[in-house]
Amino acid sequence: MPRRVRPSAAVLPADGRRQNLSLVLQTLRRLGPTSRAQLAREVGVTKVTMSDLVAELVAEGRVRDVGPAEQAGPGKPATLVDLDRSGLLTVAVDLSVPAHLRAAVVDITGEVLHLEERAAAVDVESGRGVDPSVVVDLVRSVVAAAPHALLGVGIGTPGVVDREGRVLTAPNLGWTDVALRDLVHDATGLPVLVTNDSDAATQAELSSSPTSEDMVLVQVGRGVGCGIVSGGRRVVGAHHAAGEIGHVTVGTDVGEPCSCGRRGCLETWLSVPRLRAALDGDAAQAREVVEVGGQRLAVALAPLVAALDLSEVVLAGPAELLDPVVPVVERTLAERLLPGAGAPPTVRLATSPQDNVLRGAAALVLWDRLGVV
Amino acid sequence: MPRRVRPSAAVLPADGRRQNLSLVLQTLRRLGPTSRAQLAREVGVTKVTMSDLVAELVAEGRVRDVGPAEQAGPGKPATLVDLDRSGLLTVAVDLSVPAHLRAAVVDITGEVLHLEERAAAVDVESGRGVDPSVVVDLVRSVVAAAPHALLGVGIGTPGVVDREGRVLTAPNLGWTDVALRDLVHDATGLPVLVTNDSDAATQAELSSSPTSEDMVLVQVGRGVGCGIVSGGRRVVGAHHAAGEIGHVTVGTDVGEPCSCGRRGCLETWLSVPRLRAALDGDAAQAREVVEVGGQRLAVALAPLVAALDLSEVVLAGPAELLDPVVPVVERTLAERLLPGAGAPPTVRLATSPQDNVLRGAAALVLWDRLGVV
DNA sequence: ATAGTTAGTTAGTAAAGTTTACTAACCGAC
DNA sequence: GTCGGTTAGTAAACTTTACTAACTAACTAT
Repeated sequence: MPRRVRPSAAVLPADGRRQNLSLVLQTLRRLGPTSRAQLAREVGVTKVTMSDLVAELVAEGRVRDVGPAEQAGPGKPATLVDLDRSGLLTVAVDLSVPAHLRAAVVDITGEVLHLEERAAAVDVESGRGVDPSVVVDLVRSVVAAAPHALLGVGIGTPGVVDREGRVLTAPNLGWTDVALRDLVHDATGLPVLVTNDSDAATQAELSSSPTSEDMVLVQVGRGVGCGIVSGGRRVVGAHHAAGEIGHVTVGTDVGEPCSCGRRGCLETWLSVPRLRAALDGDAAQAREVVEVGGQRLAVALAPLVAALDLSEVVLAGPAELLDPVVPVVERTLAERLLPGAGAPPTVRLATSPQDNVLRGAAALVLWDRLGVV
Repeated sequence: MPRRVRPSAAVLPADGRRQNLSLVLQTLRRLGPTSRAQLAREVGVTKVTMSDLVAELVAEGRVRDVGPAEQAGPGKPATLVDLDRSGLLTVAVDLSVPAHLRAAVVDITGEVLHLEERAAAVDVESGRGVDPSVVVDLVRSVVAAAPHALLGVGIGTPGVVDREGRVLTAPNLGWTDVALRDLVHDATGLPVLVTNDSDAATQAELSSSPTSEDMVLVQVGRGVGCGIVSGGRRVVGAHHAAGEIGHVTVGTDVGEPCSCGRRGCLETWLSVPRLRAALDGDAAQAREVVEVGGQRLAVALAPLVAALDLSEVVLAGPAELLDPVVPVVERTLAERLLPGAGAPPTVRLATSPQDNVLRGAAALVLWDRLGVV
């Protein structure tokens, strides 16, 4: 089953070693404190090699001995090793809400150790966007507050981000072509990874429930975006613009006009402002808005779910607004998909929308630097 | 950028070696006859290592010395090596049309060396499907005709195929839960790979134009199926049922009844029988059918193209029928997608629908056995 | 002729993992 | 209490893989 098309680089023994070290960290993350012998069985190397790998990770301060296990059977009791949280810190940044730019020190379990916030505003009349130096200052301040050495900085930002960490367009921040990665790297000296905020949220969901190898996470806010995981990998797309479904026309009737100048875009059917306004009105009208919004979302998702054979649809956003949407999406999807082809997808809310962009940004750094998910 | 979620196996030095051998074969396929020194530069290993890798491939009969190059500069003239076509033969099988079950010996360039065909029929009344032994006999006959040892057998079949090469459901063949891989393996002793025929066609397209790293190939026949390539990888889906878009409801109006019992499925708007029937009628009606079919296809594809940020949409099937559909799909997609987000996808016919299932099935074997695309 | 350049081989080394054989530490049964 | 069986972890020797260094071969340009 083809995994790669473009010829890639040769695999040297040292590359294999790095991969195996990553595998140990991943396995520890999955199992918690574990003995060397158990790790060897899980990863598929001999006990000897595992002792060597663990020794290297201990020397790097990424893993530490946590003492003997209370043995439960015959044989010598194991001495457990575990991830050394203090050696695996990252700084994560969430720029998705300009009025609440946030940055935090996050450990490998996703726990937020230190959080700071800055307010910024986009002046629509003058066309002046958020000053990137506000972000740089915020990051610098949080980096200074970290109790130990950092692995790197992960940033989730609205807009389209290219491979070099430049934010090409981010209307919410008033940014065009901002070389965010280089700016933050120059200020901190740390490795920096910049991603779209929906993608970061998707990564967070993926990290917290790694069984979802084929899913779509729909982020509902002022607009609608999504992140897709297929075969356990985040989809990035030909122009790094995957997930931009807010302005796809939905339905074969004529819809309401959209800010983009066309009609019937997904965002005109479903968005947080629209849901919130409806809930302030009378109950019947609110139900109608939820019904129509959920239906249209499902109409857009159905071809995606069928074509990619997705098993899960996850909605992320304000839980109190999206909760009633879930059953509508579930029902409409079932109506529009062939019952035979695979199980129908489960539809649910994101496990913890709290800080999901922050946690996803941190997870990306862990992946990039350690191969850990 | 996450590439894997599930912990996978450790990478032993021998695994790296295998990968590097594959890389040599891929590079030779890309460049044609090449010197060891040049290969070393392309792959990224030293000349010494490359000489060793090539020697191993020569010993296996996969690569051969083709003599000195006519030198074009200073220095010792190179001795070129190339793929040994006679050592890289596969048997490919196309079961997509029961009346023309086909199998062929295919070399690494995709050239068909020996082709055989059998007719089979599905008796709808009695419910009896195609006897699998017809397929087994066909394969056995073609295997016997191969001039050299074979790498394996690749089979493209309609229906949903699981990881173990069982055809779970294939209405066209009247099959339910046929262990095709094991049947053919037991008859030939060769490694056997079974895939959905749309996926095989997609693989063929991918092999012949490997620049398409993010595309969808829509196969239009009696029904509609598709194969998706995202980030250079074929999408398989949670239940190995990716690409089954024929019975997705398209549009928010009510459509015509479908054989599946519901209304408005994509297949009711677009299919070869429908196009063919329309072309036999008067011109205005034919235009209408092409227009509506293309529009509905684009309506279904738009969310897919936006969400995955696809750069290419490829239509496969009878060229004379699909040619007029291309501009309709292109126009409708452009209308339904935000102009800003990435370039609009190009829409085109498959490069060579001729034998594309056969060539794709062969490519799958090459990939599986050699890591060559 | 001679210097420079490129292809390919031989010899020896470093890294990564394996097998084999060991010690340490525990359980359970007689 | 001691012996057999079992599991954890380590030590030493060996295999595989790819590397560097140094060479020969064969050609071009001056």
